[in-house]
Amino acid sequence: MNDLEVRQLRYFVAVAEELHFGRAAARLGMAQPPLSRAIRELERQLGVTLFERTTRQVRLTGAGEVLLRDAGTALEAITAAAQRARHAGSASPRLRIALKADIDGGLLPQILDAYRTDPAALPPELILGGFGDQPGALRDGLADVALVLSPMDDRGLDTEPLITEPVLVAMAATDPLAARSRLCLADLAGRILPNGAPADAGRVDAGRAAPRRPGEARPASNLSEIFNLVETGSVVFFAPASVARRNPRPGVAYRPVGDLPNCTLVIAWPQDARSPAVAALVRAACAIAAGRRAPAEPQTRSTTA
Amino acid sequence: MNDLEVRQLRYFVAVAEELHFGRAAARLGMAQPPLSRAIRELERQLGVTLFERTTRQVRLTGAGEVLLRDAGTALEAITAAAQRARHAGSASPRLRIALKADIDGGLLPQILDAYRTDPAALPPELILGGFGDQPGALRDGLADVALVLSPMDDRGLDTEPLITEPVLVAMAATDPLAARSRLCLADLAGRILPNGAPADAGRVDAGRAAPRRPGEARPASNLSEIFNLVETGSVVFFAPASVARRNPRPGVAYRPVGDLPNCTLVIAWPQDARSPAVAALVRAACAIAAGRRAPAEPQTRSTTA
DNA sequence: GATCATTCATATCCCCAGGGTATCGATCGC
DNA sequence: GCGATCGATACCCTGGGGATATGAATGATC
Repeated sequence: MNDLEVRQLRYFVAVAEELHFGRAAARLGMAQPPLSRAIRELERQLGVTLFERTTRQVRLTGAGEVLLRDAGTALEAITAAAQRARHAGSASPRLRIALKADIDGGLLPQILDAYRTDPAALPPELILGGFGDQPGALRDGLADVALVLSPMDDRGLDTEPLITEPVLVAMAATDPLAARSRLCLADLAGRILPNGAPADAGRVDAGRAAPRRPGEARPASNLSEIFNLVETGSVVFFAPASVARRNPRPGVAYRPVGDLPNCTLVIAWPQDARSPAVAALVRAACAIAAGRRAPAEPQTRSTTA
Repeated sequence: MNDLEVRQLRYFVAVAEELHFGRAAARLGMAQPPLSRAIRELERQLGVTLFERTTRQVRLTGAGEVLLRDAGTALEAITAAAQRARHAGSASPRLRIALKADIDGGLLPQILDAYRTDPAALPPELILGGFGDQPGALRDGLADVALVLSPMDDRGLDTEPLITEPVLVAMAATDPLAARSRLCLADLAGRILPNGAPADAGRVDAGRAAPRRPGEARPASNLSEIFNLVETGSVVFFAPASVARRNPRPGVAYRPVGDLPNCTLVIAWPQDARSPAVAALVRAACAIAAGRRAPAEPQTRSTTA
């Protein structure tokens, strides 16, 4: 009946991910016996067995899988509470905007200009994370609002679409496929993306990033690195049309991919955000994007956040 | 840097709500000094002052207000994780459907019939909560899916609309206003709702329920009680048209209210639900509702959850 | 199939975090 | 100015969470 403790959830997540008490204990910086005891106590409190264990192997039960999913979001909520409180108490609160460099479709300067005219605006602070996990940063309270490409993992977030564009594939100009003017996903079988995933998987990687195994090469984390790899033919790369337009490079060819869905640049924020500064930025972004979509008749309808 | 503990958050919430260390300590079943110390330690960990305290009064700082909001959702996430794991591990998992009695517009039997034909269906279990907080039950893991009237507090939930209907006001047949065939909200000034709120506030109570002060009368918790009160002229009551249709009573008059927005019956579930049984019920509900909206051409398009 | 290595569980000890009691000190009402 | 109220400080003490040592069971190897 007594409720769970954060410590118990962290222990559980470690064991559930490692499926090995010894390794999980090492990862937690503690000895194995207290970890075993803690998991047993957790199971007793819940009245549920979370792991099927023999002396040789550990497996998650159904209840364990459920808890693993929910424990993650609960831990995110806790760290987010701490981060947001820290930030709110700091002397100079800012509006922390997370985005990958160069995916803003060139809208960011105008959005910021419009945003700064809003009386509710706080000074903006850009958090540029290369292959960083912007939705995760929102959920963990490290950022207040983000510009990301949809589809993405939007659990706990509210979003507003800004602009939709086709996705092009960037490949070496010398690539045999570059001779063709139009491709489909199957043509890319065998090519790999900068993050090591196969290129023909249909962008299923849009959700949670797979955990990187230690020893693997660090994936390229910015466009310069990526274009270097692309030019050498090592990888191919999916880029929204605006990114392609803003990065013409002699050694790189962009080609449309027939059966790849369009991607949408969205502005996202935590669902329970009540900050007027976030609302101001969302308003500004929607207004600018609407103007971009229909430049003849600039729209001014404000979108409530 | 060490992360927060559930205990600290509970302590903080208690003090933040009571704004009084002594009362908060009593509510937590502990003495006041360790509570003071725990809050100080929390502030030290966050590097932020959460309360402005003099010896005579305690006030929340801005950071404290932020934390109060986020702490609530974090605690909900923790208890939800525990509840869902408990339920998933129980011998006979069921699909727990939360709703207020009689607000289903008469759709529930058909929905359940359709649902039961789905191979992914688990045995349904109805959780009927009178004035209960269905969205809260979803967030706390006490139910898997709910039928509720929108607008409501949908943080962390996904919803799908089922049917939209006008809202009528139920009043005593002897009420002078019952002589008129059409009313507007302002006409109801001075009347009160079964939960004690003023009737002309425009249903702003749709969000989080206000905490009930001890000593106040318990609000009526089911339709029978409510209609009794309505018949005596003690209260008025807002009812969707389908509820009115299914509850004709001699002593009660239903009248349309001009400036009251329609209400929508929605099916809601936790945003990160992955249960096939939830998806099956959502599909069934959407199909039945679509058929109800256009009975001439029964729709079978399945709605993915 | 006997032996060994691996891995989770049990037994036992120990320390400190978190809670209790007593008291102080500051502020407000009268 | 005096007492009452309420948060802060000082100090003690207990129990839970952690470590170490060891047991027990299973799978691999020859």
